[in-house]
Amino acid sequence: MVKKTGRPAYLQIADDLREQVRGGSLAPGAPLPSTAQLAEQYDASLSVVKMAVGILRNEGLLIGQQGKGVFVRDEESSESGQVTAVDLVSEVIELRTAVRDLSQRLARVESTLSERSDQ
Amino acid sequence: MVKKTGRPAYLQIADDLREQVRGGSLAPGAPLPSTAQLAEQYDASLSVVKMAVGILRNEGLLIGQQGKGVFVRDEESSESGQVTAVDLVSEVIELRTAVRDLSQRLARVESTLSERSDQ
DNA sequence: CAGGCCAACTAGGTTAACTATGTTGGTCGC
DNA sequence: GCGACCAACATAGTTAACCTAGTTGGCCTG
Repeated sequence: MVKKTGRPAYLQIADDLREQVRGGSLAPGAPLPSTAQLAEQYDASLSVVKMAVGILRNEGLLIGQQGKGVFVRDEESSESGQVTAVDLVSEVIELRTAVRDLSQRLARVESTLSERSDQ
Repeated sequence: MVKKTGRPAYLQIADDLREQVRGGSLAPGAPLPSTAQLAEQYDASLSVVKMAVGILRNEGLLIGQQGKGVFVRDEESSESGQVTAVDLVSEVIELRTAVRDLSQRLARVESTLSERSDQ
């Protein structure tokens, strides 16, 4: 693999994996080959594979579970590939709510902890 | 820099830079300090700074020009008419990371609580 | 002075090695 | 059989080193 186009290898691999996910070749929830296996498949070093996976992980397309493997994200919201502004706005609203909720829970639990610790 | 939260350094730096851009501390078109200078500022290695910049470059927030420097994306340089795509994406990413961070802290603290309760 | 050359910067890509941490499966002792 | 332990494998993060390539400015030569 890794054609001799100017495109860096880690982007080529990321593109290829993204294509496989979008094309259904890698089904949602399915595990990817291990980093070492991917490195051998693409005839690339471990580092570039890790970078490629890191990008897709950052994009939310893949989910890495330490000690187990890397899996295609299971949700169905990733189908279009093109994210619309409406999707983003709604996600922002959802996330803001989630942040507020988590902050409140955290504050409550942490205060409980400090009370116990103070005694 | 690089607080001792569980959050990896390259994400902390990426968050910080993203915040500076969104907050206007780094104006559009303005150059970032060089990789070496950033590494010194954050007391981090060159590698993590490069990773952080790479993420923001991938997000479209920063534009790297080989031999010159890294610049905050200029509104006019990607005139698609819609101002907000990158802004929304950055905010979504910020919020997502915030949610993840809060969830981890919450889980850790709650497990501590339950341990104490069990005994 | 003009032009070219070169050294010193810059970002970007690649690789290798090391650590940390989580999961899993097998083996060994009881 | 069961539990503890351990080795092998997994992702994840960090660091260091090396290479490419573009830019800039100064110096030196003609």
